[in-house]
Amino acid sequence: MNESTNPIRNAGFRMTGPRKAVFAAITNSPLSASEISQHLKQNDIPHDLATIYRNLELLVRLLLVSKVKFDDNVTRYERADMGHHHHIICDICGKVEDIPLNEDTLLASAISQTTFQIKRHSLEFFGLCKKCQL
Amino acid sequence: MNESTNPIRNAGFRMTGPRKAVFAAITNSPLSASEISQHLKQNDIPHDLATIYRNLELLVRLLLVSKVKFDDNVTRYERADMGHHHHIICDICGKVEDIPLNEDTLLASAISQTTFQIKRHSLEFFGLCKKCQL
DNA sequence: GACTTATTGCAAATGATTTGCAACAATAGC
DNA sequence: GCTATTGTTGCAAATCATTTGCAATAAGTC
Repeated sequence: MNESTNPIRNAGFRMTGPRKAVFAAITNSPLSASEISQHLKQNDIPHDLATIYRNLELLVRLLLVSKVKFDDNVTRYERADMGHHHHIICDICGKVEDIPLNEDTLLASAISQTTFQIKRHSLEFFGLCKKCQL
Repeated sequence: MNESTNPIRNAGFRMTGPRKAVFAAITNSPLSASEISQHLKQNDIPHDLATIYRNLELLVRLLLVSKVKFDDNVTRYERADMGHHHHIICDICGKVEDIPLNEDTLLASAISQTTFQIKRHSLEFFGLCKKCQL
């Protein structure tokens, strides 16, 4: 990855060791900040949780990483270049899979096309209400 | 509400003042524990946050109240007898509205039937993966 | 009305995330 | 390559939502 293709440096931010490590730790599967910390620990990469959080926030701002929220009160992060998609999470082992779904899909058919036994789902829309538009 | 129709007492739990107050504070619109606390404070009802949490947990177990999760890391609670539905939340003022949607609805058409300007949505499925199914 | 034990209030603990600040290190310019 | 500038880090402490321990209290039972 040379300078001209590095989106972090292109945006005017420094390419530091911890920053590189956090970015490299991000995968297709959503990981929490502490999971990323554990991952770095396993690879003997010294680091600090606060730095991980700060870098995740930066990567989100640069649209390189996306935040994902599940049922617990923990923020997870995954690569942002995977296109819009949704997740299916196992209540017992926590396994996460992507689920194929787009705006022209019926929820019912999306649900039936998985090997999971689905118990429930959560769907929230975010945007601006009439009053706050403008 | 007499004894025979009170689901809390029917389930063998005591009907206490704080419990009644928490249950009464639950509305059709999702509220956080601290919002419920503020509400009680405004009505000069002495209370404790821990008690609110404990009672919310009980009400959820009794299926009288449902948990709702939005984008932030705060759990909200709403009446459970409203049937399955979804929410649309204003990014600016936080206004919450229910959104009409069922399994036979196309996401696209649901999105177009609101006065909100929708920026994004979040959809997660929960259940058991193949391995954890028995 | 007295007894049993669920429930409360309060304080302290927990876990995720954020923040202040001085030491440090990545870059730009020389 | 050397130095100055200032973005970043590490560490500790602060915050916020939520949970837990425990003794005091009160709901429901007989």
